[in-house]
Amino acid sequence: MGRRKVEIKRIEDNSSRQATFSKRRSGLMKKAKQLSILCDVDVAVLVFSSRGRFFEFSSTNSLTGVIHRYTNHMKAEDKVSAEVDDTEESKYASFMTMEELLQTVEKQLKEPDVDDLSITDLVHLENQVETALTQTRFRKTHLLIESIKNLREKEKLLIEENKLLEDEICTINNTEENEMTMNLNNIAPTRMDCGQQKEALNFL
Amino acid sequence: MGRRKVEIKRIEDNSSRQATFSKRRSGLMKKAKQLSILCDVDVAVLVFSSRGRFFEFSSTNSLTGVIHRYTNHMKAEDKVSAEVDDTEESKYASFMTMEELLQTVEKQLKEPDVDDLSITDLVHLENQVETALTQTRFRKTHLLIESIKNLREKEKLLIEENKLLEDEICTINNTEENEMTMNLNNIAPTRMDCGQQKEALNFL
DNA sequence: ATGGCTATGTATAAATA
DNA sequence: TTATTTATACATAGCCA
Repeated sequence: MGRRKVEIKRIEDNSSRQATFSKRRSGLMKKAKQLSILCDVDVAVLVFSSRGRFFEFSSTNSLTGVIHRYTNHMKAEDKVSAEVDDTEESKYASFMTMEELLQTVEKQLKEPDVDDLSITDLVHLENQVETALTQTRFRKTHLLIESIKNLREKEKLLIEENKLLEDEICTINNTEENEMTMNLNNIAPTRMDCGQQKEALNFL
Repeated sequence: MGRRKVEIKRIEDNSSRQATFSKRRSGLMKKAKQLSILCDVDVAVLVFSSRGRFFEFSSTNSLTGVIHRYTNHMKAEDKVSAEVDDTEESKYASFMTMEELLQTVEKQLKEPDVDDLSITDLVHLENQVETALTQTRFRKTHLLIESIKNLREKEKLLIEENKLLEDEICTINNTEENEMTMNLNNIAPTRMDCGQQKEALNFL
């Protein structure tokens, strides 16, 4: 598209590669923008130069939004293949996909005719397994954090309960001392007084 | 670029919009591929049609890889602005190894003479990063589980403490009833008896 | 690195099959 | 729908500031 035709292969001359990069990059972005406007679709273009510089076009405001749509799209596609036998009502339903995945992996590893496994298939399988792994990790962390929340709640209730009981004992002791001048100290010889008790619970 | 000039705005006629979409989309993909080959850079193009169909081009095998690079790029940029006041000696010390790894990764990506990165080097780097990730996950899980253990321990202590306090109250009440035939029921009118109290704590 | 400047190769709008 | 054709608009290679 210029003074002469260029073969599509890596431009070895450093500066003209850089010049071409600059021009064609902006051309690509322009085309992407036109496509998104003319056809009313969302388009994103990501370019990473060899020196780590990054260029982007996105028809929506945030590229992360586009990327979320991408990941959701992939998830949805994965689900389609798992939807066939997904009639179980139990809490393990979400792990059926993983079960299937593991079976697939095992089968592929044990299959004698390994040659008919295309690289594309394996990349796809890898992505599926990775997604399942991520979901499992997420679930694990969620359960652990929920457990901690529950325990903290219990702790709070127990501490309140404890305080009430202590107060009650104090009340009883005071009432006894004030209303009937009797020596009842040996009834509960192992108990500390209320102040000491509070201090002893501070480490919790 | 055709029989006549087109204004860049949404094509209202449905079928010609569809036709244009098909043609320009493939054109965009072609340009992206040419750019990636001619200039030796990574390019990704994502297109979402209005009816939810999805089209992509990626110069690398996996688009997810490109997206990971994107998110890492963003993260790295975020860190640069946050690195200013990061003179703390504290709890972040254990992440230095990981920090170093990330720097290595970034440096390798930004290095102008990319050609001297052998596949072996990259495999090694991948393994290092993966190890760091595994260690981080392990540490996270460990801390969460330790936290749960501590909370369980506290819970146990609190329950014992509670039981002791209840027993004491029972003892006081019994002693009062047995040793001095006085009616002291109205001293602690809100308390349940010991059996009921135990039941009330069962849900913990 | 950009920003013109042509000459020329490509992409593509419209029509047609 | 999708493919082919053809005329035209656009993008851009090589060159110069």
